[in-house]
Amino acid sequence: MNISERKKQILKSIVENYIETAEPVGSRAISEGLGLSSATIRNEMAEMTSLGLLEQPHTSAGRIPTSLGYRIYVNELMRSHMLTISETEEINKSLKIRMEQLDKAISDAGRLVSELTNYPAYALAAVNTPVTVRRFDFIQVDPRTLIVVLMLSNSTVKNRLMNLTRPLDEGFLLKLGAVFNANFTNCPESEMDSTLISSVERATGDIYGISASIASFAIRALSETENKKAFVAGASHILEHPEYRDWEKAHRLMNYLSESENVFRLPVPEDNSDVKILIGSENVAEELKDSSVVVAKYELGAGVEGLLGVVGPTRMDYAKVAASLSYIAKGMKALVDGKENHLPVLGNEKSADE
Amino acid sequence: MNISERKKQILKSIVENYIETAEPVGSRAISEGLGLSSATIRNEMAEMTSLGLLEQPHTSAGRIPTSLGYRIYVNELMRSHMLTISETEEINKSLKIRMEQLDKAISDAGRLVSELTNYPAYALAAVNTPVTVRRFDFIQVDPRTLIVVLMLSNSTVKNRLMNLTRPLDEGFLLKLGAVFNANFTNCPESEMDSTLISSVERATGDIYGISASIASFAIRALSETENKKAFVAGASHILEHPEYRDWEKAHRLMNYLSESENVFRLPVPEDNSDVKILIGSENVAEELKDSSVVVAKYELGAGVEGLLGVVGPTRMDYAKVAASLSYIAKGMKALVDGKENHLPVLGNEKSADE
DNA sequence: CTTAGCACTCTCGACGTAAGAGTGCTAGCA
DNA sequence: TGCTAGCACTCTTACGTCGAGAGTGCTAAG
Repeated sequence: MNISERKKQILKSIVENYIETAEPVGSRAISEGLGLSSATIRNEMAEMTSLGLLEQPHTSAGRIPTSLGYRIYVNELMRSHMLTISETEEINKSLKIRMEQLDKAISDAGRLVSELTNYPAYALAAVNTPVTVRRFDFIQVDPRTLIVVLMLSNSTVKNRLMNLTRPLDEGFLLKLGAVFNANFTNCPESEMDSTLISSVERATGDIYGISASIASFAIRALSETENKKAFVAGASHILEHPEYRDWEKAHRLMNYLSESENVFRLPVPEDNSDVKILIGSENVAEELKDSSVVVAKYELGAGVEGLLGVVGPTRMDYAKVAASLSYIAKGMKALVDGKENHLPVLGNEKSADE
Repeated sequence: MNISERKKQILKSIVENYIETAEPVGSRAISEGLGLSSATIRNEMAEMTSLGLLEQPHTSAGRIPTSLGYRIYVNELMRSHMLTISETEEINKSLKIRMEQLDKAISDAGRLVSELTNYPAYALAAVNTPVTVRRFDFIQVDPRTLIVVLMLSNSTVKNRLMNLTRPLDEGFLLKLGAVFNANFTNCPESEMDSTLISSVERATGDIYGISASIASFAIRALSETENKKAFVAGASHILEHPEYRDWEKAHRLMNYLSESENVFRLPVPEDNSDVKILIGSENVAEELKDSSVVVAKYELGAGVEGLLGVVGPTRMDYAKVAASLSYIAKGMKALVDGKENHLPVLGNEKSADE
């Protein structure tokens, strides 16, 4: 979109004023800041309205940005936000999560984002390489109790306690280990079918009826690991924003976010970009047409990558939200690399301002 | 509270009518149902208002029950609700959860309750016996990688992958196992202090610097297991109820529920009772003074017990909510006992009606 | 003790009005 | 030609009035 520099400055003032006050902004409100008379600004506003960058709730109200208006602001005018020292300190402190429990780490990251931005946040993780069992181990606790330990190809370990109906013979345990390690390791979930299982059952001469349980445990462990996980935090924050004071709007959005299938369908940043921003009508889901989504990608090594996002009104503090998300997403990566004391510091590298 | 049988019937009609319509109920509305003229009912209503069982939003409106009015309804008048066949089937189906992951089972139960009742639900679990490590095992994956497997006294198993800076000597692993099993088993978290750890470090002659990691892993595993867990599901349901159409009320309650410390402080049923109901002002927390809480206790064996509760407006369908909670709480117990096809069927055992 | 009747009170929605905000347009000025 | 002061116009919002409707409390009669 090619518009004059002056129009851009006016648009910028309108967007920032509107983000702050949540009220349609009139020509007078920004005339001083720009050193132009309100009449001049009115003329420009009228043109921008017909260009589709601004709209009026009604004839005698000020202007508010359209999705397109926000889009231009985000692409060309937004000055990248600088997190305060105390904010980065808070993030750094919170990020020192115990990473053993992947789920918890991810949901905590979501919570952190939500608290920081005061918008509902979501976090999701997916494993993008097929996972296999790398190794089976069996620990005999007592004659009728067995612990099955699986080491998976992504370096996670799963275990399960199993009870037997009759005392276990030691030789059987060795055979069980040999057969499972020979047949099931490096075998993706999809190939673990019933014929494989029954052939293993024969090979071990299983009189305890336990091979099938072990196999199904392995299958479940793999599918659990490969399954996507979604967490939503701070959904109630949307009630703080005037655009959701209407309970039906709030309810619709909260309902949408409480279904994890919907969360999985939220947008994904392009590979080359840091943060993706979808504004209002740019969203495909009907329920999000008057909300915006800001999302960042993070990696956790071991083939795990995921998204960290924020949902809020189109009148969102995009600069701050994008900065926070980007910082936290990078921080998660750094955490895994063990450099938790060297978190990146976001600067003005993306400034489009003078 | 000693009031005439007729007053009770009137109170019952008022409560049930109000639960259904959410509008103050006038004398005319219930006169036919009881075979009394509206004037008579008005007289009774006036007395019950001065007794504190009813109140009027304003002079010319109908009556609504006070907390005390609901209390009498719940204690003496409520007819225990019969779940429909399809409801019990839905519950039974949903309850066949994979119980391996305690957390998931509990949060799923909360979700189920919320879906069934259309109120926000919470689920929490606590281990009420001290947990210890019953057994340490070490699996060597490769010279520099080790899996530590802990079997805890409550029959859960925890594991952790550890990387070493130098290749592992086999004899060391055996010694490690011997020392840990001798010193740390049956030892509650509180006694695993630094002096014990350093004495173990000496005993193993640990040149890998790994004893401390194992010990701290064990400590964390115990504290994680003993820690209470809280889940809240379906918080957005409150927006469906007219008493929370005011966004500030809704926000206050949702905020309250999003803090897990608050959830832990919610009421606990007495030992002899099935379900505990706290109505409006009976709640201690300021944020719940105009809401009600219904809570049931469940047990999961292995010393795990927890609460399953519902939060909603005082105008709540107590009968149905109590029935659902009680059914599900019993169902969870039955599940663990392996009787998943013999879930209890709730009847009218608590009817106080004719 | 119950109930029909009635006057009274209070809420709620409709309506009209005035104030205020912001616009678009016109005309004058650099 | 571009900027701006001024003004008439439009639309929202708040406010007050008014009448309808709902429900009550009281009284008096059965």
